[in-house]
Amino acid sequence: MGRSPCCDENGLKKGPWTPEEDQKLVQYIQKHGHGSWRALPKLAGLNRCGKSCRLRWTNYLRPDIKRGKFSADEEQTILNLHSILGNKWSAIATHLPGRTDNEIKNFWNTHLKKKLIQMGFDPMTHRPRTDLFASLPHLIALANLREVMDQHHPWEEQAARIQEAVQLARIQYIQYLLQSPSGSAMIGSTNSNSLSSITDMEAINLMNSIPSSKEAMLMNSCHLENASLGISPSQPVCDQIPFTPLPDLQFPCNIQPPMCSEISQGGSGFTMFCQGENTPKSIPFIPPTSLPPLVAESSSCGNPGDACSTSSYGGGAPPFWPEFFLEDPFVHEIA
DNA sequence: AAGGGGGGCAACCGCAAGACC
DNA sequence: AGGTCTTGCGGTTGCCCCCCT
Repeated sequence: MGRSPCCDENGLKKGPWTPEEDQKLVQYIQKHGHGSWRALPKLAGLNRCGKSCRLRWTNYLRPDIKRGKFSADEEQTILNLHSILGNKWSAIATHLPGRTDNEIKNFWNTHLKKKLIQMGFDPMTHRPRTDLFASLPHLIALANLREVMDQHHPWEEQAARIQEAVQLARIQYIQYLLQSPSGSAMIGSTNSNSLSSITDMEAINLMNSIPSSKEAMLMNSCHLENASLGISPSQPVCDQIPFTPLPDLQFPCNIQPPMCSEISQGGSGFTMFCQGENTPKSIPFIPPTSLPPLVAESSSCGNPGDACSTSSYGGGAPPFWPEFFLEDPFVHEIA
């Protein structure tokens, strides 16, 4: 396959297009069609390379281009398609009439990607970020290490902050267990050879165990000086922890494993977004009274690469387990 | 009011693959 | 069958505008 020499000719104009150039290009294409892009510039009287003309036409001058802000529907469509197709901008653009791949790519890079990251999602896998490196900023904010270093605070308060960080890591790990294909394979597995046999109900119990821990955490830590964390005193610290996913933005779950793929926490129970369903299922709160001992095969939970099988990307790093996390009794239950 | 920095977007670059000769 | 041409695509760059200090 030979490569196009394209714009290596000297003397051809580059950079922003002038209105006169736009007019020439539009008039020529309206009259003759674009034909061969390589021949077009000369025929249209433009001192540009054909590639530049093609880009200008397809990304800006084409009459059917819809400009302006992306609607919520379009945003949701992009999210859904990106979770399936990855960075196949042209394929995504075919589902959004009037939008160009370039426009969608820019919108993704400048808005959606950041939005996902802020919400604790991996923009490549569309899954909650399970690696603690990715969550580190949150954890640091929670633990507020600067405050830990402050001798004015008693040891108990410092311990409470660390406990918050551990709690968040637990939540994210459980989300990972429930949402990743390897986790889903683990959950509900009836394979007697596998050490990792967490049933659906056990998983739900596990999730339901969090609020009580969270409440305990609230009792432990919410009396701390919220102001020092830069958090409004009217809202509990823990409620401002970015717990994902947020209910106001449904993330693509139709391509995820056939378990309940999205779980959000709210009120007295959990809301689950299941495959092929747009409406959430409410699961009543089950008191975490009889949580069975959980044993997870270490190798099976350390393969989050499988968690992004629907994407063309490699996926996140394996969960990182710091010492304080492993030493926690809760972790020993599942690890 | 002015300057610096960051964000957003248009355009470019280079690779890949199909079409054509 | 192999080389060249053309087009499409994704990643990157650079400019411009706006906001903050």
